[in-house]
Amino acid sequence: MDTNAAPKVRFAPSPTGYFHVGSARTALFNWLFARRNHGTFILRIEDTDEERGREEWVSGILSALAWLGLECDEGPYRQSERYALYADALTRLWDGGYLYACGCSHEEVLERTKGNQTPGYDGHCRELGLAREGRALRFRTPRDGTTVVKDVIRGAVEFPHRAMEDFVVSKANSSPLFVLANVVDDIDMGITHVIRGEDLLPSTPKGILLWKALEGSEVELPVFAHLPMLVNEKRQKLSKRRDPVSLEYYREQGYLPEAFCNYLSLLGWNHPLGKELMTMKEIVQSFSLEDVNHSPAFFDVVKLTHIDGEHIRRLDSDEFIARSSAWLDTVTVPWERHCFEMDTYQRIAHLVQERVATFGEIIPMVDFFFLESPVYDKVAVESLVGNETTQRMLTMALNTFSDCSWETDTLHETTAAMGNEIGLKLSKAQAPIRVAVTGRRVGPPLFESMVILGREKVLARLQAFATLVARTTPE
RNA sequence: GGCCCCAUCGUCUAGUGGCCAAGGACACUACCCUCUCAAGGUAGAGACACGGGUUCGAAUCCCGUUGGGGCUGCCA
Repeated sequence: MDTNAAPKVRFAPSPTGYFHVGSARTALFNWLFARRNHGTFILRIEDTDEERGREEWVSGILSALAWLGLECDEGPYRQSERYALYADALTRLWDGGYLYACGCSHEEVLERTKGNQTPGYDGHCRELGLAREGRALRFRTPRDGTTVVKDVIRGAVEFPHRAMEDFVVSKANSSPLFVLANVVDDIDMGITHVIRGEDLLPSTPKGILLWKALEGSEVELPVFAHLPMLVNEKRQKLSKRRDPVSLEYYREQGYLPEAFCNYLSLLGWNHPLGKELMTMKEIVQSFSLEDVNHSPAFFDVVKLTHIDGEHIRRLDSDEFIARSSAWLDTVTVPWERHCFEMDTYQRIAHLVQERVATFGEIIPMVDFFFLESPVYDKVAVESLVGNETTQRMLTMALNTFSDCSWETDTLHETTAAMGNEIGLKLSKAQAPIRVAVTGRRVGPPLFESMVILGREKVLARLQAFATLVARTTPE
């Protein structure tokens, strides 16, 4: 193939479970490479295993890629619809003498190879000349020699054939297996760069053997790039079963897709100048496979969250309002939907935007605007009961706020004055008022919030809270 | 067990033989700012797995050891 031609890459997931962050990373790197080099990004669903694939997983892949913003140029192709291609390849391989039929059961193979130095199939049927029909087909791996995988990230990796078994390329029911379908499609689609997880590195020499058997030993192979694994805190490959890795989870938590991609791009790759906070455009412009590093990376939610916060703060105000309110509309919120007031949200949004790291953090920060009475934080309330100054502050606030001018500065000054009167700094003086009005010790700036909430509601909440605290205050 | 990959602060990483008494980011600690919380500012603690080579000189090259991981399916 012409290496000067526009590259073609594919993301080839198998629909066997929820879309997870490792897949997202692989998809992203393929997409970045394609965009950077003005190539083609193909989506290919590898669903040759009828027993495991499920339709909902396929739509999960599609919606995950859509959310991430990784639009594909071709596809989705589905291997389950391309069996004719694999059947043809199988026949060519059979006719060329590259395959043989195997009549051994899995149990038989295990039994025979139990004590061997090199487990895996022992070639028992290799010279038996069994008929093809109704049997699994194995590739006749050369006994001698070595297959070299030239990998942009890892250099030349050698696999001695003596350590490779005669692998199965098609099942007894004649359906193709991963290595076969994968290579046949890569050939058919003109894939120039194979970018995938490092867990596929050991199967690559098998693919190369097939590639050469199908296309001739002089064929120009695609460029391989095996990305370092994403691992959990125990440094194990991320697993759908034991790790919280569903992409949907992060979507529901209110992470920004562009922030998620930004973080993912930093796992195994880095900007030549060390820049960390980047737009998709910046990442595309500076991405290079040669800059991908070798070692596994831990998926760190803490740093992801920080990056997300940075992206949120960089959103312009209108976009923050539009996107966050749309998100709030899709998740469970503590207030009744009809109580959400867009104009109130618009007024408070800028104060929230600079305080949250994810959209999910917005909810406890604004809920008191849309609830009849605030959700009182138990610890916050307990810290105030039995405290004489709490009562005094509330009483003074009730009096003062009932007829002072209803502006941020005024509320600020009068609260400070009240505190001053009983020897409290503003930080202490505002505490009971904050809890009374918002239910919490932390939140957006209090006086702005009070102005937006309105005098009437504030006074009602102060009154209610004074009663609550009085009732629970020991005499 | 066999084959393969990997090895710099807790984490993500910069570093491709001298510019490194190892730089940045997240997290952490202290202080500043401050109506709470964030954000921001300043300071701080924190790493080249080990052992041999090669070299005038090694985090950087080679070998070994150790450690971790992946693969080893008629899954992908």
